[in-house]
Amino acid sequence: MFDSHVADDVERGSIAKTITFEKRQDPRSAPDAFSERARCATCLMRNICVAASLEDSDMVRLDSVVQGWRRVRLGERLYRAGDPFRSLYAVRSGSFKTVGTTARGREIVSGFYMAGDSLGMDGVSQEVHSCDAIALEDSVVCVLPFHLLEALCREIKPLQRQLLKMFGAEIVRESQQMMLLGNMSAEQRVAAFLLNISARYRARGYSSTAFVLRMTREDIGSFLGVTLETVSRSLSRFQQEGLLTVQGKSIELLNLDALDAR
Amino acid sequence: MFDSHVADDVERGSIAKTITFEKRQDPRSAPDAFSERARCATCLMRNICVAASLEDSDMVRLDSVVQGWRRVRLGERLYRAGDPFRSLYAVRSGSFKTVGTTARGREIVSGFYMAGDSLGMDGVSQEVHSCDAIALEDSVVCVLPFHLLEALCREIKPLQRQLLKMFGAEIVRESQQMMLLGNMSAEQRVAAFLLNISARYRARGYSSTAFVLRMTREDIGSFLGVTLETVSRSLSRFQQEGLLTVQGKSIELLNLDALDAR
DNA sequence: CGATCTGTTGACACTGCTCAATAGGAGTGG
DNA sequence: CCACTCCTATTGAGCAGTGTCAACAGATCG
Repeated sequence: MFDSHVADDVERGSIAKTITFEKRQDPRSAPDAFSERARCATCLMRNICVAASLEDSDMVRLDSVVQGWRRVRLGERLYRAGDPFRSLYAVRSGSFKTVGTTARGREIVSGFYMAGDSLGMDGVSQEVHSCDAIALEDSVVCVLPFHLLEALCREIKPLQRQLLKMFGAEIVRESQQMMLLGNMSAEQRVAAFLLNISARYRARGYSSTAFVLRMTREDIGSFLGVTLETVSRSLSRFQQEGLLTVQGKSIELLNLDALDAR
Repeated sequence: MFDSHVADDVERGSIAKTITFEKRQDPRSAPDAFSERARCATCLMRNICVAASLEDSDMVRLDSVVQGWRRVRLGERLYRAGDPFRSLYAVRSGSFKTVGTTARGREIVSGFYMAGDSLGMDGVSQEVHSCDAIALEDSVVCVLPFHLLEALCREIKPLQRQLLKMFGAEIVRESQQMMLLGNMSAEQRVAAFLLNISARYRARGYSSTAFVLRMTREDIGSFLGVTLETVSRSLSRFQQEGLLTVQGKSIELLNLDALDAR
């Protein structure tokens, strides 16, 4: 939106000239040269990330695949639809939305991703990304060049299994979202969305009842297949009924069971 | 529905006792003992299946992973939600629908699969299938035990790539379906559905303008997130406008561009 | 401090769902 | 082979949940 087409991956740092050039072009979004190397073993998200279920020795080998981190600031894109696919990304901190574009040019939010989630799988089949990934706050991702990850998967069986499980989990997640979009009322969708976010925060050790929504009502509406007004109204109604309190982007869930019963 | 819980995979044929037992229980759905072995090299679907882009020598090795075929008759289930995940399946002939169940017990069609498509990826992440796969006509699938496929992927790089691409394609397919469900009118959904089927027939060398829909209006409606009446009405309206002719399950598309313009 | 973006709330219209009646087709059994 | 039944598809009428349009209030940011 406000940044032109910029450096897309840390791994291109191997070509020093390119990096320097792109840093001059737009310093804000050029890859930061983090002095530290990735260390999965000490990462808070290691249990839900690519590294999950790896032994220590294998985790060190995965470190060598993670070529570095990339900082993406609020509103910036990690990648765009049409960009050549080179890497998967693991969200270290912050959060993202993915935005697809319909044949008629309408933009639609297809997913939300928080720390520990993986991004970029949309690019594997066509070797080109099929959506934009936009940071919802200042964020940092690990960059995993796909050809290196593939190579390591041929050597480390648990890593191969974990990678396929990640893909499989994305498939299941999306088919559940399809069931939501196809069959639930607007209110049910909003309730299900809140419970989904809640569960994901819990899995990460954060409060599952009080959190801040990083995305706008319009993003939520787009994701849920309803208008932003309907999202707003649903939240207001839930508040009136004492199921939660809303204050802008801050949510506190007061009655998870009642939300679930919607 | 009408068959009890039965033998789920041909590979279990290695345990002769089990097979015999289950054949007695329900002969209709027990795995048939095909005398021929799978031969990807001569399969009509080899270009769009798991075998795509493999060299001849590698295809022979894939044959050894394909432990056999399984016949699934109209209405029978290839697998059920909750079944342990052991194999992926490649549709050799016929077609399937996958049906998920919501928390409230409502059944929803999450996909349609025809010859050359792969089934079962929903089971990878949890090692348990998350939906039912039901034959829409008498069908035959190749059974690919997942652990063997994984092992071969560690040896054959193009096969590894192809497997990941298949997973990636499923992810892209589903996110496109999400965009359809979230943002198109009922009529647009039906039009998009017909064009999707049309394109898939074309890719397989069949007529892209005249075909038979194997599924019911209710299946289509469930998949598209509308009622069966709405599907029926949309088809009637398209017919009135000369975009196609319908006669029960037989469809002839007369104006693809106009359908697309919906 | 104004400008812009985001969120809330109201009024109204319309798409698509529900309920219902009818007809066509496929399969089954006599 | 026909009659019967059940399943599937079509079509109509009325209603309700959501989208659309609009006005306004807060929040954020330079």
